[in-house]
Amino acid sequence: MQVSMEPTEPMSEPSPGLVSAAIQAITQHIRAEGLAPGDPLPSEAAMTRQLNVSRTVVREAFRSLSAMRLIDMSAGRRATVAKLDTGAMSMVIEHGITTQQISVQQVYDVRRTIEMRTVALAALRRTDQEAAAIGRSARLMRENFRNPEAVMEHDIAFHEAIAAASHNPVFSLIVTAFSGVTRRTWVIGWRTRSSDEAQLKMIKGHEDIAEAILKGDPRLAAEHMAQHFDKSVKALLDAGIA
Amino acid sequence: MQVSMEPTEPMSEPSPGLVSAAIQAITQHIRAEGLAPGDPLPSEAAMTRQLNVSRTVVREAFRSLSAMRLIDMSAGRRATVAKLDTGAMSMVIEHGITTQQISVQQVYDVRRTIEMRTVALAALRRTDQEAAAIGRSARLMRENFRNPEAVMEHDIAFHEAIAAASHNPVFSLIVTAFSGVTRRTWVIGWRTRSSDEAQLKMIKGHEDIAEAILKGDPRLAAEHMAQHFDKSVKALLDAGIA
DNA sequence: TCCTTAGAACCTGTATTACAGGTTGTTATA
DNA sequence: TATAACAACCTGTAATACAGGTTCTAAGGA
Repeated sequence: MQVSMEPTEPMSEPSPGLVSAAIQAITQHIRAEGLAPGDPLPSEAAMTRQLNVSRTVVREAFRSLSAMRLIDMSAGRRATVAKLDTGAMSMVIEHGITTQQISVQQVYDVRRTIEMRTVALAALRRTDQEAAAIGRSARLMRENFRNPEAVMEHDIAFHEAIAAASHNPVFSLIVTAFSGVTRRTWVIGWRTRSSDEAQLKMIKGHEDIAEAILKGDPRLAAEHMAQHFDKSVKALLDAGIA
Repeated sequence: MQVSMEPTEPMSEPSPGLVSAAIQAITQHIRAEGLAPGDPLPSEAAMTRQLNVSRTVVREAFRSLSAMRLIDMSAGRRATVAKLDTGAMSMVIEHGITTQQISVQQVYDVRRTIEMRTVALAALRRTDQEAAAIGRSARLMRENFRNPEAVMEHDIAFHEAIAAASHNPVFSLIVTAFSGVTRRTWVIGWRTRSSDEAQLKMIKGHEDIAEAILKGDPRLAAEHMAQHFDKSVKALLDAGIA
């Protein structure tokens, strides 16, 4: 099957390597066929024949796309086009953090920038259901106030819910991608708020945001969000996080 | 070598599949060893022994990380930890666009939000060298004014240079990730500016931004950037881009 | 002694074969 | 007609083989 030592396609070696070429062929197929999430892709065997490479190469290509969550794979079934997912972005951000190419503070600056916008959009566009979900997360933060782990998860859900209410999936994608970083640093900020009073004040900040969204006041919502982030960054800096 | 049908590690099968486990083991290794960009990773053979799986599995794991640009691979050499790269993010965004899960307009809204910040930061933090690079891109747009392709590339370089001058690599990462989308839609916006006058006006907008950055005026810079995006979005809408 | 060079050792890239197990559609039987 | 068994196809993982690139070392020559 690997007779051809002469390139059957003399043009356009896209990047060194058959696997890269296969990845490109697959994404190209999705584009050309106009596939939507859930639609099935060709089988590995079919791709093997079409590209005239070994199954190994095709598998590594499929697996790579699966790792980026561009496609879904499962045993016995064809691979399918995946719904938008934050998996790859999260990994890139985490990689940047763990290799110290980006700092936590830089992430918070980006979050502040983006979430000042998502909160304003949410105030303008949120459905009643979305406003309720945002309020519920804030309420659950207060109710679980003695359980930091729970507060954190509701905090993260709060911000993701706001991003969802912005009705722009790109914002959701980015905000959700940062959640992993938040999980690793959140506790630090919580601990610097040593008194019950300081911690409840932080929760109150979330309730203010939720209320502004409910009222549909984008300017007020953005203001509260900005204050929230300023305090969070200050807490991280106080704890010595660069 | 594959004797174990009983799980040697009874706990924490992270997700169904040996490959996912291998990916996690590699990223875990990077974290645990505190590896920096350029540092070498274990060879495939070493990983094969350590995880007690076949080389196939290890290879697919390495390849997946390579596809996300978290590691660099090349024949004969060990894989190394990669510098922060926009590859994976670009692919996610492009996937969202081609499968119509996100719209071009939504991307522009995100870009506007982010770049109003990067331009303000650039005005505050830019080095003289960075200010010069930004100005140069604007100038090259005007000089190549009859060659749309060239204008586009300098336009993209302009925005990436501003992001770089913000001195926050996360902003750079995101802005650069959007460049692919820009390349696919830029011409549409250019065409709606049918007259020379309208096209030169758009270039003038870039020069205004560059000047504000040079002067170190973040408010003015952000204002010009906002106007630029408002006009660009209007141009896309006039052309019927949802 | 120092530089050059040939080669060994190790590494990745790709192909091939094999088999286990999941999924799906079809057919035969109750 | 409904159900159950089966065949065909698919992916998951393993093992092996070989080609070609990289690196280090040691032998040989200046």
